[in-house]
Amino acid sequence: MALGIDYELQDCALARALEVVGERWSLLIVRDAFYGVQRFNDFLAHLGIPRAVLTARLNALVAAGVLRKEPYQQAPLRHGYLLTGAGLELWGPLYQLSRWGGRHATPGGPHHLFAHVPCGTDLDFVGACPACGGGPVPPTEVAMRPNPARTDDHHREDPVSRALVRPHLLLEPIASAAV
Amino acid sequence: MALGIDYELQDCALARALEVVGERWSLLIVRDAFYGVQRFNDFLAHLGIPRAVLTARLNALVAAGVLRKEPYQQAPLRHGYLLTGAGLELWGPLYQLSRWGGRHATPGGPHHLFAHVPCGTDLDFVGACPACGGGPVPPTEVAMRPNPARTDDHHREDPVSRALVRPHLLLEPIASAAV
DNA sequence: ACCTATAGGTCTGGTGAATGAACCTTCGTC
DNA sequence: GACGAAGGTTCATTCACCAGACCTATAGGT
Repeated sequence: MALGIDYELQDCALARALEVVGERWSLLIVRDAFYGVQRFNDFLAHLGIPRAVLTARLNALVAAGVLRKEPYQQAPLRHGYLLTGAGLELWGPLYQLSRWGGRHATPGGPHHLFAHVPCGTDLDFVGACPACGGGPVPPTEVAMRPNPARTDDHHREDPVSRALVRPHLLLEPIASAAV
Repeated sequence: MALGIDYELQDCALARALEVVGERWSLLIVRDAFYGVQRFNDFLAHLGIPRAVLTARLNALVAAGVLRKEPYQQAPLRHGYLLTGAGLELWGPLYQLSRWGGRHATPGGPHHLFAHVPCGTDLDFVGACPACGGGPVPPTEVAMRPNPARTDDHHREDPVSRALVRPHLLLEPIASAAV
């Protein structure tokens, strides 16, 4: 976040986390990465973020160890941005914050629902599966789908948004990124 | 967060949540509220935030329904800022993000530890009590204390930081706010 | 050889927000 | 009546964000 001159005096892990993912757009980029977005132009189209800002945020997230660059073709060299182990561990906070936003800041409720893939049960508010018990399920076992109660939504028309209208496994590359 | 011209096109509860608590300082203010900070000058001293920004953030959080103003004296009228129901529900995302920061962004590990008051057990990484089982414990049942492994810390010298050095119930007003 | 498209950027000028410091107001106390 | 505390407001400066133009490398079509 670079709160002024860093945060060296804030004895708090939260401030440290916010330095990494607290800047404008950063957490939305991470969210898109969970949704399967990998390519520069796909982030660009889906978020509507200025190119220079996207460049800066992706580089910062790579430097912080949240994302890594993975080549998907040579000549010309192109790479996608994938979540690292540390990035994958952001699923919990990200999901909970999203649920909070759905309850308290989104008139009409959430736009997407999330289910546990092995059993098909919707996740509870901490990201655990009520049917399977135990703790929160990892993002690799989560599928997202549009909330049927929100069919009135004014959808974006970029390719990424269209790909996300269909039920979809988290972390599975979206259609426009498939070779 | 006011990402440019709002976020009307982001079909995402996360973006909505970030409009409320995603601006610089907002989540740190909410964190301090969980720590028991209530007064304008205490937030100011503990965070080192510019006064004008603190004014703007507190007003925005009140308008968003995360905080509410509660008079604590008349003549002259003075009020503290307390968490609302919606604000209290931010404990989950806030705790998890903090834990993530402690694991991945804080060299030396976290500065504070959090325990379940009735049984004294430290919370796990989702904020649940391993001893009592069940889901995450509410913040009213959580006590914070400094991490003994971080005695080398360069502590801040404001009254709030000094009050937080002692073990402390969440939401309990800090010493400087006591009448 | 030339034109066009795609992917992933960089560069630039304008604008709005964050910053630190000074100032203000109301009240109580000495 | 001077002083201090609490909770702000005002101001000039700096900085980050923004939209949009521009750049580079390659591939495909004609």
